[in-house]
Amino acid sequence: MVEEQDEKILAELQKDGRATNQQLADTVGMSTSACWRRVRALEESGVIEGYSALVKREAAGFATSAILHVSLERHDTTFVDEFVARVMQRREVLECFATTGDADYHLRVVVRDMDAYNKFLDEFMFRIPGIRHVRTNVILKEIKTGVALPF
Amino acid sequence: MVEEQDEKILAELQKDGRATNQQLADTVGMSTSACWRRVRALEESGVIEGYSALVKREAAGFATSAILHVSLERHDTTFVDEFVARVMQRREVLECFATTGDADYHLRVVVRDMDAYNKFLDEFMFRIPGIRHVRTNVILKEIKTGVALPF
DNA sequence: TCCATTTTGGTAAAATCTACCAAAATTGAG
DNA sequence: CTCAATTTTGGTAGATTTTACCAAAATGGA
Repeated sequence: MVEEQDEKILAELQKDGRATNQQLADTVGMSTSACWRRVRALEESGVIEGYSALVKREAAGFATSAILHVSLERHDTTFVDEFVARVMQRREVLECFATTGDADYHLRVVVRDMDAYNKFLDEFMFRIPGIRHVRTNVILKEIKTGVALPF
Repeated sequence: MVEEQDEKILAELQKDGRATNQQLADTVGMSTSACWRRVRALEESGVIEGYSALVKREAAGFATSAILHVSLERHDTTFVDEFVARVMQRREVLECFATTGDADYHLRVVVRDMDAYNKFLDEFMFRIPGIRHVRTNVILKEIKTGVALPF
């Protein structure tokens, strides 16, 4: 489905999401029209889900972030669906993964300051029904925050 | 430093990193030239670190991912710097955070399959000097993988 | 208030995007 | 292998967008 030439395109568009079609065509060794059509196909088929500006967190005023380990009391669809639905619409929750291991879920949360984080816990997280346990791991340092798949 | 109008621009460029300057100017209510200059300033000052295409992981052939909890034996700069340097150049490691809590670091790793993950552990992770403990939490489901700061 | 500085909106040339075309490459059946 | 059907390619041109410049408006410090 995704061929080698597509991977080159994807790799390049991950590195520079605003590369012009001509730059792209050059770096992957295609004509502009062929390249443009493949990009379009990747977008329409949903392989490319979108494009985003990557904004420097501290510069934008988000000083605090944490990784939360969350466990649920029970794993009925009712509880799980409710949890997922709530997490999806909270924009402070950048990431959420269901994982093996001690916790059911790993969440990454980004907020402006500790006050906002405390509020997030009290007014959102602790009010989700069926939460058994929440452990906060404050992020001391962001070593790496990548989005590019390792083609 | 980052004003309200800049936040609007950043929010929009996070949602659509390829929005044309005209679209942007419309949605934030500015003239195209003023808008364009602000975007340029945000890029040059480093508030916008770049742009990236967001690629659907499974469609691109990366079936397996995990969150690793890593602890070091000692926390001398020598060991820490070595760990950080190695992690930085491994493209399978999409994210790495130094955190409070039981583990020193949280890593998110993305690979094509379990074989590749096993190889990643054996040939990379377990060979980093000064590693005390590595716990793998396999990602069963990606509930949410966002990059947009919650302006 | 007044002057200096910054930010703004408008404009036009250069660059880019995007939809078309015919030609080339690929595929599959006989 | 051959040939026709289908897909993919490169080239082109009009429409759109980017980008550098200008004078006017807004800002803010003394």
